[in-house]
Amino acid sequence: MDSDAGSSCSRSSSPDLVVDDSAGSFFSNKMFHPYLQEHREAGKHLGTEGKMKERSDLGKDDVQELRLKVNSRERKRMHDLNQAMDGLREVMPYAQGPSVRKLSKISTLLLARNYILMLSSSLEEMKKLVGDVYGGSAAVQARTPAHPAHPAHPAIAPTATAHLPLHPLAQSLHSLVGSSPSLLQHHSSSPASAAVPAPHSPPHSSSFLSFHPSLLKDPLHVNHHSFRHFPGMPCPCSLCQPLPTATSTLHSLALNK
DNA sequence: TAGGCCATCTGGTCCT
DNA sequence: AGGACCAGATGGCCTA
Repeated sequence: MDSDAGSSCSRSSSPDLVVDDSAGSFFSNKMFHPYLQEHREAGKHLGTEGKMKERSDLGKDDVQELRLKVNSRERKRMHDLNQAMDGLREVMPYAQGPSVRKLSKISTLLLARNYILMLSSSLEEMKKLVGDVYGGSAAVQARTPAHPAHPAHPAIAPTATAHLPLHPLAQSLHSLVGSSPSLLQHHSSSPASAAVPAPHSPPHSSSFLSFHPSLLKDPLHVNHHSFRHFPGMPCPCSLCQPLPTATSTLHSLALNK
C-alpha cells in the first residue's frame, strides 16, 4: 500500500500493489491483514442493520468477495486519479527529477490554477503586443478586450517586452511557490518592476498570491534551496526557463518587425 | 515527536 | 442492481 518504501525523494502515486481483481493482489496488501484478522472469523460488522441483514443473507464468503471487489474498484479509481495528477505535474513549470520531491496534490492543483491564470493573462498581453506591432490591426484589437490597467501603447513594446516571456512568469511562479523575496532578485529585474506589478500579472493577481503559503511549499525552492536567485546570475530552475512555445515565436516576431 | 502527506478501507449516496 | 463518487477513519512514512 505504501508507495514510497523504495524511494527517499519521491512518493509514487502508483503503489507497489498490483491492481487487479484477483484476491492475491489484495491479500498482499498490508492493510488487509488487520482486516482479515478482525473479520475473517467473525464475519460480522459493517454498516446499518439493513446491510447486515443483506450480508447475512449473502453469506460470509459472498460478503468478503463483494468487499474485495469494491475495494479493488476504489483502489483503481484512486490510482487513475493519481495518474491524472502525475500528468498534471508533468506539464507544470516546476523542476522535476529524481532528486526533487514532487508537488503535493493540493500544491499541484493550486499551482495549476495559477499557472492557467497567468498563461491567460500572458496570452492577452501577447495579443495586444501583436496588435501594436501591426499598427493596431482592427482584427486583432476587435478580438482583444481592452485592458484598463495596461492600455496598449508603443512605449511598452520594444524595451519592456524584451524579457516578457521570462520575467513575469518566473516572478509570479516563484512568489507562488514561496521563494524568499530577498532571493527573488533577478538578474534583469529593476526597481520599477519590483514596485509595480508585472505587466503580465493576471487579472486576479491578488488571488494569485493570496494562497496560504504552507499550501504551496516548493520542495525545491523552500526546503532544499537548490536554486537561489542572485542578481546577475541566471537561474537554472525550470520556472525561469524561457517560454518555449508560440509565445516566444510571437515575441521574436514582434521584435523583428 | 508532531505534523504533513499519502494509500487504503469502508459505508453512504447518487446515477445509469 | 451495480458502479462511480465522496468523505471519514486508520495507519505508515517522512521531515523539521
